Amino acid sequence: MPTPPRSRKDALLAAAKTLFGVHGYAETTFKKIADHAGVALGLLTHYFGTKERLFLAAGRDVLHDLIHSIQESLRGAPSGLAAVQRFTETYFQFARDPERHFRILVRCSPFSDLKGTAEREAMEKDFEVLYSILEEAIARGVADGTIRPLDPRRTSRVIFCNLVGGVRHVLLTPYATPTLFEDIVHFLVEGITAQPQHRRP
Amino acid sequence: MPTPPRSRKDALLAAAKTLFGVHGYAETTFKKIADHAGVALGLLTHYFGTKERLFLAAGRDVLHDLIHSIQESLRGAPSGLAAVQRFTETYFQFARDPERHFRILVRCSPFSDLKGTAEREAMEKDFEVLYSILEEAIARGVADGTIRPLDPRRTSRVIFCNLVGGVRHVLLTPYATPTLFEDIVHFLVEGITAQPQHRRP
Amino acid sequence: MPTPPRSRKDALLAAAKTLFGVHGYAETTFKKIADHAGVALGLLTHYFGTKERLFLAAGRDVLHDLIHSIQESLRGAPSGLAAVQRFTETYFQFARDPERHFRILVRCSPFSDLKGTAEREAMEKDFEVLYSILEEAIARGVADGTIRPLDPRRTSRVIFCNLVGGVRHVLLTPYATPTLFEDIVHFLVEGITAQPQHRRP
Amino acid sequence: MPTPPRSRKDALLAAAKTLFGVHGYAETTFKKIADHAGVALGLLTHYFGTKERLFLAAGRDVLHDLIHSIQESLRGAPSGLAAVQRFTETYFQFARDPERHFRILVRCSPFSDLKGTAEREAMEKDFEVLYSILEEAIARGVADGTIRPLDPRRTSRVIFCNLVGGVRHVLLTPYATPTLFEDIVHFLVEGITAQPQHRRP
DNA sequence: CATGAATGAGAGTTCATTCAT
DNA sequence: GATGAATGAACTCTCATTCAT
Repeated sequence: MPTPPRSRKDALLAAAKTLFGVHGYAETTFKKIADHAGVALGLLTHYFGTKERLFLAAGRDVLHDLIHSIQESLRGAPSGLAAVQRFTETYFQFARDPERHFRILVRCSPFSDLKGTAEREAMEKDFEVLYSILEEAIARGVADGTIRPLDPRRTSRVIFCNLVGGVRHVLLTPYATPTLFEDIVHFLVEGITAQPQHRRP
Repeated sequence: MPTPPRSRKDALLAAAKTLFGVHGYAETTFKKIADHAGVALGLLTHYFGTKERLFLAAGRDVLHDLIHSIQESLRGAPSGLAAVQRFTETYFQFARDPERHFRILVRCSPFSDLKGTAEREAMEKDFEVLYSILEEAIARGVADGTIRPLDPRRTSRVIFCNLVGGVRHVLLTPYATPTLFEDIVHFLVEGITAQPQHRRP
Repeated sequence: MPTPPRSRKDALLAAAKTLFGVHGYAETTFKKIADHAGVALGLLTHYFGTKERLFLAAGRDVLHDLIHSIQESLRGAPSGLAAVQRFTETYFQFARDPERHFRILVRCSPFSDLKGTAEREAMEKDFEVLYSILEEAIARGVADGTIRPLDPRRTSRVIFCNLVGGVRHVLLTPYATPTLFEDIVHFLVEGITAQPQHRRP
Repeated sequence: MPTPPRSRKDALLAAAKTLFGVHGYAETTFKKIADHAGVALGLLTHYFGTKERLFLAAGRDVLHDLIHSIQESLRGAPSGLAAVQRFTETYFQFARDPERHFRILVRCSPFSDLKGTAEREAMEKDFEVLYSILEEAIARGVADGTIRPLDPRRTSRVIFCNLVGGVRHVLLTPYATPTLFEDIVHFLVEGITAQPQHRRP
C-alpha cells in the first residue's frame, strides 16, 4: 500500500497523475489538479513550472516505477524466455493497478508534441531503458536456447506493439475481451519459444 | 488517386483530417482549419456543428475508407489465412499513406471522451465492423483448415493489438524498427498458421 | 471636433490611448480598455494581437497625428527661425490638448523595452521623422540667416530635450510653472536667433 | 568608490536600484531582486513593506546621493553662474555613472502613480530641495551680476527641463548625439550669462 | 450560402504578500 | 532575524461558437 502523500508537492503530483490519466492532457486543468489535491493553484507553477513539465514529471515518475517493477520482477528469472514472460506479465499487471497511474503513459500525445527538446529527449531515454531490458531478455533467451533464433531488437519491438495495443484496448476501448492480457502473453510466449512441445506428437 | 476537393465542405473536411492528424485535437483550431482550407470560418459550424462533431466526421470518413479498402482487399482471398494476412497488410499500407489521413484515427482520445452518446456509439459501431471482418476471416481460416483452431473473437483482439501497437510505434514514436510492419505481419501469420511447415524436420 | 469612434476597433484604440496615457502601460489592463470602450474583451487580441502591439498602435497613431500637425504648422513659415518656433509651439499645443492623447507618448518605457525588433524599429523610424523636420528647419534658418551658425543636428537634439523635459514637467510633475511652455519657447528662440536685438543698446 | 553592501538590507536595496533602473518597475519582481542580492525572498517585505515602498526607498536613496553630490559640487562656487554650471555638470556626471543608479529616477512612473499620499509627498519634498538649490544659484547669479536678470523660479524650471530631457535622451533613446550633455550645458550657460562677450564685436 | 466580426468564459501563468518554521 | 513554501487574485491571451450582414 502506497503511503499517503506527505508534502503538497506530492499531493499535486498524485492528483496530476490521476487526472491526466483519466481525462487526458487537454481536459485536465491546473484548477482541477489543485482542487483535487486540495492545494493552492500557484503551487503548480511554483513546483513544476509549466503544464508540460508537470505532465512530464508525472509521466516519468510512473515510467520509473514501471521500470523498477519490471527490473524487480526479472531478478532471478531462470531463463531468457521466463524473463520475457515475466516482463509482459508485470507490464500488464502494472497497467491494471489504478494506484500505479499507468494511464498517464497511455495519454502520451504530449510526449510526442513536447516543445522542450531537452525534456523530450529525457523521456525518450527513459523509454529506451524499457526497450533495452526486453531486448536483453530476448537475447539471453536466444543464447540459452529457450527462445527461437530471432533478432532481439526487432522482436522486442514486435512484442512491445502487443503490449501497447493491449493496454490501449483494455484501458481505452470497449473492444477488449476479458482474457486479452492473458491471451497476448500466451500468444507471445508461444510465438518465441524455441521448441513448442505441444505441437509435437 | 483521390480527386481534389470540390466543394468548400470537402475542403474543410480534408483540412480537418490533415490538421487533426498532424497536430492532434486540442492543438487544431477552427481558425487553422478554415485558413488551411482557404474558406470562411463560419462554414465550419454551418456544416459540421461543433468541433467534436467535425472531428468525428473526419475520423469516420477515414475509418470508412479503411473499411472499404480492407473489404476490397479481402475480396477473392483464397483462404481464411490469406484473408487475415491481407487484412493486416492492407491496414498497415493504409496507415502508411499520408493521403489516407490515418493519423486522425491514432489521435483518438476525443473518441473515448465523446460527450454525445449517440455519436460515440455510431463510431463504436463503425469500429466493430472492422473487428468483425477480421473475426470472420479467422473463423473462415479455422473452418478451412488454414488457421489453427483458435477462438476467432479472442484471436481477432490479439491481432488488433498488434496492428494498433504497430501503427503507434511507426507514426508516433522513434522506437520503430524499419521492418516493424513486415515483422508484425510475419509474426502474426506464423502464429496462427495451422501447420507450421518450417518447424517440421 | 473629432468625430466619435465608428467601429469597435476605433473605440478600442481610443480607449487604449486614453488609459495608457493616464495610467501607464502596466496599470492598464485589457479588461479596463474593453470596459472603457464598451466592447468585448476578445476583440483586443482579434484586432491588435498582443498588448505590446496595441500600445504601439496607439502610440504610433498619436505620433503620426503629431507629425502631421507639425507639418501643417510649418507650411508657409517665412523663415527657418519661424519654422523652429512654430515647431515648438505646435508641439506644446498638441501636448496640452487632452483629445490628442499626447500622454501616451510620454509613457514611453514600453517603447524602449519592446521585444519585437521590427516594431521597435518602426517606432524609431517614426520618431526620426520628427527629429528630421526640426533639423531641417534649423538648417534652413542657418542658411537664411535667421538662426546663428549652429550645428543643425546637435541643436535639434538640444531643443528636443527642452520639449521632452517640458511636457514631462507639465503632464507628470507638480513642479511646472504656469508659464513653462512659453518660457521654454522664448528661451529656445532667443538662444538660437542670429542677432538678438534686445541685447543691443 | 562606494563600499560594498554590508547587511542583507543593503544588498537588497542595491539590487533593487540596479534592477528597477535597468528593467523598470513592472518587469522587476521580488524574486529577481532577492535572487540578484542572494538573499531570502521574505526579507524584502520584512525590511521594506510593499513593492512601492521599496521602489521609493531605492529612488529616494539615489536622489539623496544626487542632492549630496550637487551640494558638494556647489560648495565654493565663485559665482552664481558658476554654481549653475556646476549643478548641470554634476547632474549629468551623476547620471552617467552606472554605480550611482540614476536610471531608477528616470523610471519614475510609479512616483506619479503612488498611492500612499504620505510617501508621495515625501518624495516630492526631496525633489523640491533639488529645484531650490538650482533656484538659489540662479538668484545668486542675478544678484552678483553673472546671470542676466531672469526670474529664478521660472528659469530653474526651464533649466531642469533641459536636464530631464537630456538624461532621457542619453539613457533611454537612440537619438542622443555624442556631445549632447556638453551641448546642453553650453546652451544653458550661454543662454543665461549676463554679458555674452563672444557676441560682441 | 457565405462571411468574419463579435462574444466571453476559461485557460496557463505571474507575483506581491503572508506566515509557519 | 531569516527562510521560502504557500496563497489566490489578476493578468494576457485563446478559441469555439454565434449571428448580423
